[in-house]
Amino acid sequence: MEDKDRASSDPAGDFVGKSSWNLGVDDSDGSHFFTDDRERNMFGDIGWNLDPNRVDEGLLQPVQTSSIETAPSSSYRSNNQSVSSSSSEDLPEKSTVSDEKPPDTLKKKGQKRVRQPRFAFMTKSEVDHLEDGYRWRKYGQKAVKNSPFPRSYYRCTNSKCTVKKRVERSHEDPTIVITTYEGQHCHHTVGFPRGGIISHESSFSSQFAPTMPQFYYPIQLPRELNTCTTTTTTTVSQPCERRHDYEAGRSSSATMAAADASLPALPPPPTDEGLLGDIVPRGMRNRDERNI
DNA sequence: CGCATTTGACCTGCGC
DNA sequence: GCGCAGGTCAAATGCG
Repeated sequence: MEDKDRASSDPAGDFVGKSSWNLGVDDSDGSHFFTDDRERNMFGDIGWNLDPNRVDEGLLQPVQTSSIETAPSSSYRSNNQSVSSSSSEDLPEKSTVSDEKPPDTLKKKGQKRVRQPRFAFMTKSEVDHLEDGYRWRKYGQKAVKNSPFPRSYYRCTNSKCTVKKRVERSHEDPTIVITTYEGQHCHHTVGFPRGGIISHESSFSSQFAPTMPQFYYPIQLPRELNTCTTTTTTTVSQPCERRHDYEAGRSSSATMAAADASLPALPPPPTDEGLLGDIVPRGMRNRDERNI
């Protein structure tokens, strides 16, 4: 649809293989990358706590926007991972048949579909569906042009929650999973039957951000990196939800760690920091923690 | 039995 | 207007 990816060029592909890291936004839907503080603050507005300083340090690196503005579909660009999002509030709505549909999906015929902000994450994982603290129901799968890997569509199982996510693999690096979230959760994460509960109201997780089980970020940012395996990453493992796909998700953590076997073992995260501690670098959390 | 997944069909938007 | 591709629906199926 709208994002048709405008692209036909599979965003996943563009995501990987570029020369710089980024915290990007899927411009294909009318959004953009974070190129200045204002834009970075957008993440803060939705619960992310991205400190520009940290960006400068290389944790997250903005992408040059010039090409993005003209190449929407390639807005997903980064070598290994990127956090991208798109705000596409002005996009059309689809016609609908059900009044229970979320506002961003289908509406009455003739009405335009309004797209919600989208945020994409690149993760290195062998499983497509990564555990993120929420429960998802798969509602579709589609083959994507220019990619041998299908794209899966998930919806939050919470009936009142309109959040959706797309999961696809990068065709350039099959080990990379691109997860695109659309919308904001109107509830907190579900508990993890096998390992605790993620429900605290940190700004990170309570607003939109998934708790991103396997989100990994570069500690050092070699600009020339073209593959994930050369990147220093922090892998995060966490308990899974109850279904088999989550089981797979759990195993992927180990896989991911294995992929980075050359890296020094990471110390176990402090238990009192919960999942957030696993996922968000301290530098990124600080501001948020202070504000809590 | 309830819930999640699969999968083909359908709908919509966009480019030509 | 037509075709293509992405996105969604919904019936069928599977699993715990």
